[in-house]
Amino acid sequence: MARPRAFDETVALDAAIQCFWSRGYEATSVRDLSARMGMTGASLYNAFGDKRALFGRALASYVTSSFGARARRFEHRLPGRAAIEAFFAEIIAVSLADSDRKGCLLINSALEVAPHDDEFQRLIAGVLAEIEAFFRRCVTAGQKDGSISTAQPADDLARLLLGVHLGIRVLARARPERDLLEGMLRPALAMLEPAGQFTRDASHRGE
Amino acid sequence: MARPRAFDETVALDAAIQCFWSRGYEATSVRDLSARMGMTGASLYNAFGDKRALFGRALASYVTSSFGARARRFEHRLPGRAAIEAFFAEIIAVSLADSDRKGCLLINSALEVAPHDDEFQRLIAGVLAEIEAFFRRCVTAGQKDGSISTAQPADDLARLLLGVHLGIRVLARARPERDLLEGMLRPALAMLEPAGQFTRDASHRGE
DNA sequence: TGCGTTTTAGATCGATCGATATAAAACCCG
DNA sequence: CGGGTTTTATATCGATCGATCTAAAACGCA
Repeated sequence: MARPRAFDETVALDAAIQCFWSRGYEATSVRDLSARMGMTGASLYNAFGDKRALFGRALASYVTSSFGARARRFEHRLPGRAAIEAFFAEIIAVSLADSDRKGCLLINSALEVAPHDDEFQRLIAGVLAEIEAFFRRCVTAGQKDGSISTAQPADDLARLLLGVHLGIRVLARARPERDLLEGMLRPALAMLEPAGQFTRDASHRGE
Repeated sequence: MARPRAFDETVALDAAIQCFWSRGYEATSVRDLSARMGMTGASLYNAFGDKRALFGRALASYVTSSFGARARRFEHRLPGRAAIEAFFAEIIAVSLADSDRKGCLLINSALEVAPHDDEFQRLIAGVLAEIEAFFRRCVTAGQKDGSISTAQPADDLARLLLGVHLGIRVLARARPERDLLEGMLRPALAMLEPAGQFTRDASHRGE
């Protein structure tokens, strides 16, 4: 009984992600959303509640399919050190390929939404803590298999990696330059090096 | 000749900074601005042009009085290594004292405004380059006086510090926790350490 | 003390905002 | 092949958006 929905919820949610991702929460209007999602405003409100609730669904879906998928793809499939390097290689590649400078929806939201909305603040803080925990598990694994230095506690190295991650994501939106992003990452990776004093040939850096 | 202005332009600009800083560019209305600046909308448009132009003035003023003042205060007054440490100590202190999580207007704007406005993108990219250059000068000075390791090129260390700076500013808006921010900075400072393998007592870290 | 000029104040412009009311359309079930 | 139910489509709600218009007010200068 009842009329069936004329839209695929997953497809519609992906369209909503694109809207919020490229324009931000405030700058995205319900009309933008309904146009891109291929449904009228009434259907949108009926299916997702209000704009804020839809944003919540979109953000959760984004986190699962971006960070979640990335973490699942690398962790346990690669030793800790290699998982970290693969993670960052992908972040830099994605950031440089992001021609319209959308950045990362999670991190954009950490600045635009979190400070004015306690519920989203908690949600976003939780995801950032998950990213930190991902790095920590990788570092701990690497320290155990000898591929990562133990001179710094895993907690701090994980936080440094989180910071560099955020830094890359932010800087890429204003200065999407490969040298810059890689130069930011390079010392952080060098810090993971287990051998005494950074065993790094400084020969292959761009000017 | 002509009626004199009833407002102090500097005071009005500071009020505009407060608006854009706490609510962001889009979410700040011209009515918010005119109320906080103590002048009518007509006076605002007469004196500053439109909302976007006012934002430009506010951002420029903010950069001068925050990063500019901080750099001037520490550089040349402290040896390179100490300038870096003082800079970050202040960034963390400011971030933790920021009870309404406004963060840094420049970095907020790098995410909200820069990607959608080429002119501001160039302006903001330029300021971020200035911050990077500040770190580079400090690192170079520290490498020269022996207080900073030369195992990593100054360019890369400067970029790492820029990344950690951005990371602290972003993370503080969602998770303003001292342990977290200091834990993010600690390995970066350890990396500056000149002596062989990180000469660091791991005794004084939080739980 | 008028004149010219600029800034004030207040009203208001059309456009758009998020959200909703109304009712026609599309389905399952009996 | 009509009920019952949900989703559609359209129109529109009051509020607010950035921006502007019209005058009155406040000055320096003649």
